[in-house]
Amino acid sequence: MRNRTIETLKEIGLKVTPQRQAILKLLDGNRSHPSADSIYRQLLGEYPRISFATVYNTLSKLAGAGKIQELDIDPIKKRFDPRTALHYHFYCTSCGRVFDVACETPFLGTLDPAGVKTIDGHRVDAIQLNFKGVCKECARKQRGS
Amino acid sequence: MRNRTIETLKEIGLKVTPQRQAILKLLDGNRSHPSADSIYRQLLGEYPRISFATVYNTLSKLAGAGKIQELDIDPIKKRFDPRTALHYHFYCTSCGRVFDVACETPFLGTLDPAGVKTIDGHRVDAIQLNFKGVCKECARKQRGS
DNA sequence: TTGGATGCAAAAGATTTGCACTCCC
DNA sequence: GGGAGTGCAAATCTTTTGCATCCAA
Repeated sequence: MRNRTIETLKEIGLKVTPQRQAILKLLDGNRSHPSADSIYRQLLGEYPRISFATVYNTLSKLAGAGKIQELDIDPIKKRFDPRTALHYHFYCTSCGRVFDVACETPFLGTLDPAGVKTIDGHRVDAIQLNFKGVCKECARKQRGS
Repeated sequence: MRNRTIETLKEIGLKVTPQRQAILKLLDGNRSHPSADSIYRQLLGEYPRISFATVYNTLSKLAGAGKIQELDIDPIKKRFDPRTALHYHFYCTSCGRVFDVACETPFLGTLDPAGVKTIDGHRVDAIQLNFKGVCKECARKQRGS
């Protein structure tokens, strides 16, 4: 495998363009759970003419193909996660950051997306377990102030 | 207790207005997980001059006081749920409806918001377990077409 | 009386769409 | 060459805000 981004795009039948490669490269290993806007702004440095539409369109297709995950956790915008393996998220209502939640946490063991096919007769395609609260850094700052 | 809506408003220190009572009355026992817009439109019949701002403001205060739950499950808008007891949700990506998920489902037993205080050192205020997919009715329609 | 609540309208954000031009296959 | 992809701008949709007026306490 020469270039993973090219492989990924070809796998899901998308044309390989510099913009799409840049989006995938930016997402690869990215643990910040960026929004489309944040991805767009980060790419502006390298691609001053890239458009919002391209970013949205690409993210949407990647998510549709299961190559990235679209998170419903931030109440004001979609967040994206390149990590597709089993894990969950914590959203800080103070700073807006999204953190991965360690899967070793006891009660998560019994919850496996791969094992749930239907629930109450409805076909399940995705499961999201979201925790919301105040992250430790924000909590420390608030105590200090 | 004469009127539950009045009690609820007084409990959280809000003035009792006809609009707020109407919002609470509409939510009481409502299992449709309505959006703010849908609540607003339903109230227009009874209160032709009610404003969006009033609906949003009231929903936000009720959610902040823990009297209703704000759901992050519909990717395009917030949904509200008057049911605050332990339960989870299924979102149909085809019709957009949100269904309650029966708590008896095996793997949910070990997951109790009341029992989780922190995770990875972050303070947890709320937990949402969301299932996404295609509901049985939409699945039937799609098979038939 | 008076501070909170309401209605209205405009603003702010996030996301989508239409379309002409571009360039990957 | 043809059709998918891109950039741009406008449109759409949801949510928030400012402010004058109103009304519950």
